[in-house]
Amino acid sequence: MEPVQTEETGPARDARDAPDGQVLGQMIRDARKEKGLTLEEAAKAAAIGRSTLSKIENNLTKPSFDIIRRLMQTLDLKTPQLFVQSGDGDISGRRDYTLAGRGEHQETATYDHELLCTELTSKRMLPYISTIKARDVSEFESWVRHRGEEFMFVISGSLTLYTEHYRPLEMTEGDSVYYDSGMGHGCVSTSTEDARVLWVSL
Amino acid sequence: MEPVQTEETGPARDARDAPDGQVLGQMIRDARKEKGLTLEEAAKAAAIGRSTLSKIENNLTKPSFDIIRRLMQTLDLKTPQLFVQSGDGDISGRRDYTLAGRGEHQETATYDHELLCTELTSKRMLPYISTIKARDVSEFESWVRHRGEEFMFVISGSLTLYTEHYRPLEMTEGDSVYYDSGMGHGCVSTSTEDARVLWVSL
DNA sequence: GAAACTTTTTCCCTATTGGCAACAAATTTG
DNA sequence: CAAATTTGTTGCCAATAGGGAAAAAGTTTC
Repeated sequence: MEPVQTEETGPARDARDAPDGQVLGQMIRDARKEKGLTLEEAAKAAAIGRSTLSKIENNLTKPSFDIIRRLMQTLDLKTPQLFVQSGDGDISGRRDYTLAGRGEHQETATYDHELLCTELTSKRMLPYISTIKARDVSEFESWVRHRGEEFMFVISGSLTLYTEHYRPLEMTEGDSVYYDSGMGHGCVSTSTEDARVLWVSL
Repeated sequence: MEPVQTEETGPARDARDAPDGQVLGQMIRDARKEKGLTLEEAAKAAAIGRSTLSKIENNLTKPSFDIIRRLMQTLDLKTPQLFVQSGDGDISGRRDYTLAGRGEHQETATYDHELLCTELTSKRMLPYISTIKARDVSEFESWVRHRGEEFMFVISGSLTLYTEHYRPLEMTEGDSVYYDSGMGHGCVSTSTEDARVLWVSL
């Protein structure tokens, strides 16, 4: 029996996927309201004109990147959602799960990766469980390096995390680390069993 | 003895923090080059004018948000770095770790959250380990809901994940799920011990 | 329910964007 | 090394963003 990976998408949601960020205004307004600010206050904080903000919220203008950036700071807007284009196969209203051990395996010389929740292709974070086969740094040809951020949680065993610019970090079950994955990095098991970690990269 | 949470930042990196996105042009140009595209190709792909792109890359214009968004898609630009204001404490070249059980606790009626890697304030993903105290859906006043995406991994115990639009999902140790956290959601332990899960939200 | 005040929207006007096309620079080809 | 082709930059101009101020809409107060 095949495991059901993804269930049907939820029904009739707001469905305001809206063409080309026509929702942007709404989002900004929501964010402002949530912070309990008036147009004037928010505008002043972001150092823009009252009217400008009004027009943006009502989608009467296509704001400059500069303005948006200022607003993001002021309103603590999370960057990503602003860029969600029209129904771009986004994950809105969706869910995908993977049962233990049923992920998509992908093996390298030093790692054995099990990709999780692979049905949801448009997700932004990439979660996977890895078994660290490497036992010595020398097994790595070079640093693993890819623009972005990465979070790692040790599920079992113990290991040493090597990262560029830093001294090696010893980790065991339950420990976690967050780092700029643009820095070179690599793991080596130090327990008798190969260590297993959960990685989420972005 | 206090655990060292964050080590010193790596040395002398590029250090082009640059005031108010004067680097934006450079970043875009880099991204384009990296994809091996000419101005023409990139511009066409993003449906903007050749010249416009040129001017943007040379910082001769303050592009509109709309234009930037199109470029981001075309060039696979990662959102965050564009918004990094001058030295805003971004994570480039940084690392932060938390030992098992040493996270920052934050308790609610139904959960007991332990925030991880809290020294790195500007990170984009939010990782935390939660103990699910709730034993029945009725304990939730309403759906938990926050714009974004969320990944959950069951560390121990078993639970039922309730999500809006879907039928409840039974999960045990090692299972994982990824969902749009804009959908209402909530967990309830079903094992004798309170279930423990790792959440990463964005 | 009118007056006083707050909050938001609408005009108006100048500064600037963004696209087209001509130009310059760089690269390839014969 | 000139011609041909491609890639990047600059003028030009219509379209429009963004700020100030006035008008309108929404609240509160008496």
